[in-house]
Amino acid sequence: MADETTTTPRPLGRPREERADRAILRAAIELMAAQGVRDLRMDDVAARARVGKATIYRRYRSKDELVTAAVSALVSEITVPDTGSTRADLAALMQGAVEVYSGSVEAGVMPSLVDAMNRDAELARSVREKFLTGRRAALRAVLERGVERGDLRADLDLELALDVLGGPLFYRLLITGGPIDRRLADGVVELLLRGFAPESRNPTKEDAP
Amino acid sequence: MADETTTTPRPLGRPREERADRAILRAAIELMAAQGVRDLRMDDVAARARVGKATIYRRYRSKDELVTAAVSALVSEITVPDTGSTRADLAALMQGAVEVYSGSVEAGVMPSLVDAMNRDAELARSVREKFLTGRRAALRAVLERGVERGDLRADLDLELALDVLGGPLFYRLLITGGPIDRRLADGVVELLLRGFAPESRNPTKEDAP
DNA sequence: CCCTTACGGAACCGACCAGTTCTGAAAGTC
DNA sequence: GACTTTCAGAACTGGTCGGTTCCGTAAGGG
Repeated sequence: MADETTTTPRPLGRPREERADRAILRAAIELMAAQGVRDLRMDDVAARARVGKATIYRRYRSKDELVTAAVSALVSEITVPDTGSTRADLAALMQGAVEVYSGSVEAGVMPSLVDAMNRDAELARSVREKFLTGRRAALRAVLERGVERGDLRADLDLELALDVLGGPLFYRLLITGGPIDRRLADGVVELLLRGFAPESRNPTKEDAP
Repeated sequence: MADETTTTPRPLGRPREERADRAILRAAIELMAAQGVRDLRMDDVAARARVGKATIYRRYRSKDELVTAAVSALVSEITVPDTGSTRADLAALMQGAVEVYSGSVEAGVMPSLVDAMNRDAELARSVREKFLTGRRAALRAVLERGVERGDLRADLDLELALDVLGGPLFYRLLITGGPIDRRLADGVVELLLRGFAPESRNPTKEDAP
């Protein structure tokens, strides 16, 4: 502990300005949201961050590396809600997602990210980790608790349930252009609760062969 | 009518080879599916179609025009099924969608199309028209018939229902990479039928405040 | 004060690619 | 056979952009 070189590998010369660190990432994200990942130009990032291009390349070896770093900087902490009501917990998570993807940054980046993910498996992994894993884990926890509580049927397809919750939102964001609002969030939750409700007492199997 | 120049504006010189027409569109689509819309190179299209670049530019003024034409050539006729069962009709349409988007061409093109749509409103309109409108209209018809039949509640949110049917498929295709198979199609249909079933007789409103 | 590294800015290079133009030949009409 | 338009192929042009390098300067440690 007396020797700080073990914790800090002894930087030499002028230290890097962390102001530049932040400005670069911020500029990259904003430009990505505005013009897409592919049309992101390093010259533009440098100009908007008020930074020389060399300053960027001292931190990131390539444009791809910058893009990955900028995406990774878009972390949002997600906690599992626990209101006692499965409906309220699901609604809270879904409304959080609606807020994120009706905002400008994530909504703007996502379409071009979809394309970029398709030819960069590493980026795809990273994006899924940053944007999906947290919320899906939280939703999964809430769903499992709902099953234990008897609000949901025990044999529900968890993956399907997660995709039904998230799918319509991304569908509207990426394809149809439909509204991403509370009505969507609440409607999907309501549908899921009804559709995956436990067998009441009357199976109503009049549709069988 | 005696003058055929009204119907045919009298072509002069060597007529265009329609073999080239087809080869160009086919090559463009295949390359778009393989490398994405943005990485489509005109030289590659010409090479694969065994055609000179001038032959392409004689037909399409720009790369964008070629892309739009190639996408438009991906038409698939969709008819409204009528088996007498709402479940079977929905399942038929969904399985059709699964077949299309688990195939290679449409699945390969879609991710880069999402990106391209985002900055070319005209292309977006065209893509929605070609890929979405038909199937959504068919689904809407089946859903409305289901309401009339009493299989679905009368006050269901049609747009939401359509997005719940289509959303999970595109979500898996574009984001999660999850399987696009019959299980998905059937699961979504089943969920929708249960979730939008008419109020039976016992509203079970124990969740109200 | 000297060393090293970082800074913003600008100039530069090299690759890539859409789009154009030129070839010599082919395929139609009159 | 004169004329026109097409063909496949190749060469060329011009703009864009990732990445590198060099500048004069600033900011830290010894």
